[in-house]
Amino acid sequence: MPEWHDELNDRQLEAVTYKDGPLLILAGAGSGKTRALTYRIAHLIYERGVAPYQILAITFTNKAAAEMKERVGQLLGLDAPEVWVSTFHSTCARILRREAAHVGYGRDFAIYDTADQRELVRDILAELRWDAKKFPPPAFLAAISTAKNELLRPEEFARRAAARSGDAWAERTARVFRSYQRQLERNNAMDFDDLIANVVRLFEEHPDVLAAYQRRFLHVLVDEYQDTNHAQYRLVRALAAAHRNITVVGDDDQSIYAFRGADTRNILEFERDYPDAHVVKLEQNYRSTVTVLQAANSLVGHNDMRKPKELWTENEQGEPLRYYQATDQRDEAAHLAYSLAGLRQQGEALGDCVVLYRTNAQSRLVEEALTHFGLPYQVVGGLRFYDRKEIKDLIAYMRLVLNPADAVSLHRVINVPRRGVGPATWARLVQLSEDEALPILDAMGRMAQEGTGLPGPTRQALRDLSAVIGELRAASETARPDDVLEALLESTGYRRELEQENTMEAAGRLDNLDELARLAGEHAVGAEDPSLRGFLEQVALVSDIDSMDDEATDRVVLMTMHTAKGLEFDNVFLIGLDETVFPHERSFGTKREIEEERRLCYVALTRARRRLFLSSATMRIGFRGESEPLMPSRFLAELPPHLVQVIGRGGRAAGHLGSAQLARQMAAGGAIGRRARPVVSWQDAAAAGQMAADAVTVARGAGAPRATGPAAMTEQDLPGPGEKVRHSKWGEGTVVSVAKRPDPADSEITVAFPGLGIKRLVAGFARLEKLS
DNA sequence: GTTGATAATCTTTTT
DNA sequence: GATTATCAAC
Repeated sequence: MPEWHDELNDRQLEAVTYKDGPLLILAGAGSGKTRALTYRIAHLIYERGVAPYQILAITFTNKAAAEMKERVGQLLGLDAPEVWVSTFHSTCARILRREAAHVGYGRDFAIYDTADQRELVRDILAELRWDAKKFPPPAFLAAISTAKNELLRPEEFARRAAARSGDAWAERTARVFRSYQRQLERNNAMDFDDLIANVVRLFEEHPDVLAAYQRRFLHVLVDEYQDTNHAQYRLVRALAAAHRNITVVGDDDQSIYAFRGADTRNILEFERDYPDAHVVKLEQNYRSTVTVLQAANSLVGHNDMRKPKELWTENEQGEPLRYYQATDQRDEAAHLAYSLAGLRQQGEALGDCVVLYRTNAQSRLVEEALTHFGLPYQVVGGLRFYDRKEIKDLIAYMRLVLNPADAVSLHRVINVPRRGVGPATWARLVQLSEDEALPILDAMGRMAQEGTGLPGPTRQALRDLSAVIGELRAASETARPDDVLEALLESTGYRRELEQENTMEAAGRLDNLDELARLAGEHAVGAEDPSLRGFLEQVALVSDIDSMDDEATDRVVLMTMHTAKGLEFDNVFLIGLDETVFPHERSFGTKREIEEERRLCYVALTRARRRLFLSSATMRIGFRGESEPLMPSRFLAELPPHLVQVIGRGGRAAGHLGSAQLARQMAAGGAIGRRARPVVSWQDAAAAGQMAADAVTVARGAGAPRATGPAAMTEQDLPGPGEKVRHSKWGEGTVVSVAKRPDPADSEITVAFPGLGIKRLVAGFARLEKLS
């Protein structure tokens, strides 16, 4: 036995070394489930003589895939073991390209993301003259996605809808579904659901193809099995049907993707599907302190629809959870910043701290607070790099080079930069493409050639565009993605337009495009499929977490609780524990949804190795300046009260959550420790927060706290309107206005930098140098 | 027909 | 507080 068997406990060893056949690993949070899977792969190769390329491992994210592959390599002493480790979507995309002939799609099909899907549905609604407000595209897309997960085609869906006559909504959906699918096919494009569904169909309709993959993959392993949907379930079932060497790992308490079709029955009924399945439960937690684990167990125990299990640990008791009830969300963010500063004072690395929230929008105030108090951070998710306008534009151009039928992409860029192409010209183009059954790009070529009724400049611009893409297309099979990108940037005039704009915003976009070029170049030399095709596929299927760099840069990480799945940190800050925020008001409808929110909370709590900081606010300030009251989240009441220390506004411990007095105070909606008062500026927040940070630090005897805030200033240090100043990064500029604050360091100075634009700066941070 | 500017309208979670 | 619908001018 290789020495790494010593690193496993008995249960883990049982899972890792189990003989062939169906195996279910039910594992709690922090019990090392991905680790068990990784070691099992290594074991299969090392001990059982399975060839690496005969193993298929499916993970939840590309990042997890990369890590697992690397780890298997380390265990075996190999650089790049040929194990196929990949996500469902990447796996399916690869299979579909390989088997394109059987699927009825060109192998250069595009992969449409949510935005592309919405675009298609919007067009369909416009054509049907249905009001997009009364019938929002996302509602149709959700219904279509559900249907696709059940492997329903539009015709079958329509038949069922018609059978239930009177269901007007289903009939409408059926119409949209049919047009939507027809458009996708016309555009030679698939959405995320098609990637899976088309492989399932391929396997079910071509037994010979399936048999070839069954022979190829002697072992199939799936991580995060509780988050698979029905189509994925059928895919796995088909692949494993012949040899039944299937290993799945999951935890029903961590199922948080039901909203996109994940079905926990897949894991709960595994033993029904495979009566000879061997089941291994991993219940020892290696990650968290006793306190963290007790809190999480107590919370998730309030769910009815679950398999009871109780995690335990040999780790130390640890510190109590800390809960701060802020007056409003600004106060909450400020307190968070000061707690972080306090932790840093104690010698904790910011890189070991994470801030988790329910919705991406909540990151904004946190970012403002962290910036204001000078704490470095990294946001994961939200606006993905690939979601930025300029990036999407260039991706659209690149997609067109590969796939001339991609109408969504052409529509996006046909008038960027301006070519004098508006809605009327576009409508004619679509008409021509449909009448002549031409790919949209060819239709454009013909229209520019014949040019009937087009304004001269428009016609010339379209002709140029057509030539540019045509040339690149001719070379697309062998060209490097970074070269294609560079050629497009130049010859479409995209770069020139941005350069001429000469604003800071345009400069930022150019930077982003440079970054895209860097990524494309990296892909060209390092990737398995270095082609343009491979690059675009990668771009469509990476998630934001995949690109999170875990280099030892010392900064706080901000992300949603969903994104945090599978990760762990020493210190976890959970903000926004308010009813309607978390649990989110949109989940109030059914018990099922509330239980999913509770599982999400469970996932969030169990990310923590050592400390948990919770906070909520008593009111929220809407954007019209109106304040609405908030109630503390029900999840707070579901934690063992004696484990939760309540921190007052002055930073002192006010007692435990269970004390009757605190409970009354909270029920009355009052912030604890001091009378509730809205915090309108970071100045106010700083005053309250500083006290909190002092108290935390003093309580731990860690010496005097040092504010990470702005440099001290007097009113005389402030420049006046019209004065010239120098900024370390942006150079010389002229002061437009100064908004004074009680502390001059907090004042906001608006400065115009010639050629760069107008920038608002906080006096204490910007360290502006007066020139006059 | 196209462009630029103003007005209205929301805000879950994601491969 | 950012994206999208609508409208008036070019």
